[in-house]
Amino acid sequence: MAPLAVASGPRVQTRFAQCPQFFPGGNPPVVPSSQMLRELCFSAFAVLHNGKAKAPVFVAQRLNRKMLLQAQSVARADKFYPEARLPAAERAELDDYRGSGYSRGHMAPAADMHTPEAMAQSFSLANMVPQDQRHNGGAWSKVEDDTRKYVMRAAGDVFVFTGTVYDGRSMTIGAGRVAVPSHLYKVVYDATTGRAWAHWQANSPQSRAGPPMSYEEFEMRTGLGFLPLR
DNA sequence: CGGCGGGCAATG
DNA sequence: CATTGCCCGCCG
Repeated sequence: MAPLAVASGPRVQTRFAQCPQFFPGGNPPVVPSSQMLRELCFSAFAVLHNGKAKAPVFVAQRLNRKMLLQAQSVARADKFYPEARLPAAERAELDDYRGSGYSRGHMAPAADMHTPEAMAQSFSLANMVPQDQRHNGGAWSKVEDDTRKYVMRAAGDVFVFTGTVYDGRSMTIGAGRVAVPSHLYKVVYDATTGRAWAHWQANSPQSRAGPPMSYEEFEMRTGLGFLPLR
């Protein structure tokens, strides 16, 4: 079943004044309001972080063919680290994931990173969620790969938003109680053609690759406004 | 089948 | 702490 819709209720306009380049037209999204939201800019992506979940709400990227060609020569870093810019009470620690049975799942994938600095930063736990291991290496990996393949054939910039959905059962891992999302999504927006779609998968070993949903349906389900109204 | 991309854990 | 080897799923 579809998670609880959160399209109604108070909203907040995000800013991302230090890294507008990750958003279409330089305009970051309107999101459902929440406690402990913090904006983090990295060299190749931006994170809206939820300090209660200790995980991202979404991670935004701007990609193109040139960047992904460059990324092919950047070695995977594999050095996970807690995000020091976040207050200790709001951030995940390595020990929260260790032995949890869940993998540290990238939102902005390591394989997208086009510089060594971006690669290293992608291993911040601010870019991670507790993810089912089979989902991460299976159906979700295919979503990431399909998105890279699309970008490689696109004429120009493609904006990608990857994030979390919680169904209210509030599963957590570790002493820090890092929230386990029930679903993950990835919105893809081709700024050249104006087309947009969304992948939507349960964070579970049974997830299988399927056709993406329309961006309109994604907005209705989540209340997240990533794209300019059309 | 090998290679790649998503990870993990044991070893010094 | 870094290095190394390993597992899994998917694709060509």
